[in-house]
Amino acid sequence: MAVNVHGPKITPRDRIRRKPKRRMPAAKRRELIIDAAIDAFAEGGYHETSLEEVAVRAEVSKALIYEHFPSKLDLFQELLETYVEELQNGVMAAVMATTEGGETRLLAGVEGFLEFVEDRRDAWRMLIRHRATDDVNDTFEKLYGEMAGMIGALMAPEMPASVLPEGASFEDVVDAMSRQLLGALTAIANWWDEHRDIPRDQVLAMVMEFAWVGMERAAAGERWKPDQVEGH
Amino acid sequence: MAVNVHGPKITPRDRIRRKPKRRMPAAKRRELIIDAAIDAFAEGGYHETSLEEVAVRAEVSKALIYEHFPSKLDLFQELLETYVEELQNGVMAAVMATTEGGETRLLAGVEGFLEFVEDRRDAWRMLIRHRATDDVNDTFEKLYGEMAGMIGALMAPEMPASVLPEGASFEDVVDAMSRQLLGALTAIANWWDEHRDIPRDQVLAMVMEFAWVGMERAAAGERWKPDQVEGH
DNA sequence: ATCCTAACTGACCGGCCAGTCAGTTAGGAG
DNA sequence: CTCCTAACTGACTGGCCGGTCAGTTAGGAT
Repeated sequence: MAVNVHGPKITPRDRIRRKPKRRMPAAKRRELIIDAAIDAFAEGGYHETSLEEVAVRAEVSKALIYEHFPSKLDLFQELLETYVEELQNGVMAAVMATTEGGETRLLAGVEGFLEFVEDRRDAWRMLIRHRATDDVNDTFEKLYGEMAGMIGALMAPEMPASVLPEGASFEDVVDAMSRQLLGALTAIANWWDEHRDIPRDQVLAMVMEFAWVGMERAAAGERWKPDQVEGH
Repeated sequence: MAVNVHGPKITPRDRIRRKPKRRMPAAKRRELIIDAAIDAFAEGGYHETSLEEVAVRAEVSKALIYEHFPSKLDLFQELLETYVEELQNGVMAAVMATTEGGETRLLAGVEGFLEFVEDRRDAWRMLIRHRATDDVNDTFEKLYGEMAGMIGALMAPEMPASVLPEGASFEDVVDAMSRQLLGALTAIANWWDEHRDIPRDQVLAMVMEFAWVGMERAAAGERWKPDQVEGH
């Protein structure tokens, strides 16, 4: 702002001394930009975060970003896809590591999910804070759909036909149930994000109490017993 | 566009005939603008919907909107607050109409919630599709907080201290549980919005099955019995 | 030493959109 | 009929931001 406006002159030498901007191989710079972008988007969301903002955080000119990414949307999508994949892989791995039947595997999946939320809080924020943003929305809808699908696939074999309310298809019921679980999961993850002091096991216990035990039995004083779980 | 550019002249008379724009008392016009705004925002969200878009839908010039509302944000907030209030009142009324104890009242609340979603689909979309929009976010956070508070207040007395996992406060548990319920509720409401053919009772049954019965018992084939509820 | 490429930048453009303003006109009061 | 106000509009502005471009320079290869 008030720099070099009739103040003591700044010679080219000074500028050079002032800007020891080190050049970097493209790959490294790319990483730095990505890191800055995750930060920025996690904090403000896609639309509310300008590329200039990302550029400043990366300590780089906006134009340079375009050397690495064709557009703002592409940059964002790349981040998204990276983390969506990571989340899915994490959950999948947790599920697959369990040799037991459906319910226990589902539980393992929930744990995997919570682990991601715990380890990648920035990514988690970037992922959920910005559902419903036109261009980007498709990616989210896809993520939600796939997650719900995974959950549903795990639930379906456990679900006896007797659960069927007349008039609804089996698929609908499975779908609705898995979305509810996903919704509850998302909600508690967001809540957890504001209560970081609470350990993961505790959160897991709350999920189990809510979703597994059910409110009716919970009200009756029954609890989920962590020791019924293997693998951890 | 291609009007009156060397084509057959349009006399002032024609313009008048073409635009039988009837003037209206301010209050009536205001209503129309509000209706148009709900439509527009429900479809596209706050940021993605321009005031011009709203103006077009209301068949009115953008400038006129400023005669009724000081800013775009104010217009949106007014809608929000109106519907937030309506939703809260609806749920509250349903809860209060039940003379019985906690669990049944909570159930009534869920029904009230679903009723709002069913009757005011536009409003519902406007409400949930646009969490996480900087300026507007506060209002949502408030809504969520208040809803969770209501649910929590209903749940708390039903919740035996024995449910407490060691290390977490009672408030935390109630809070986490109510947020999960709210999350599940939101999720199924969104799902329902894409499956309108399914009757409300059915959706209610699914919520009860998930949240009340719990997955463990559901997997064992137990079902929630609608007849255990009074008041419809 | 010099050159050549790839890293990097500042300055600019054009489109979009909230918000403004200088008016025009409908239609009721007198 | 004639005013006068409130309803209403088109045309404009200024700021923001994604995207571009014409360069500048670091630093490795020869």
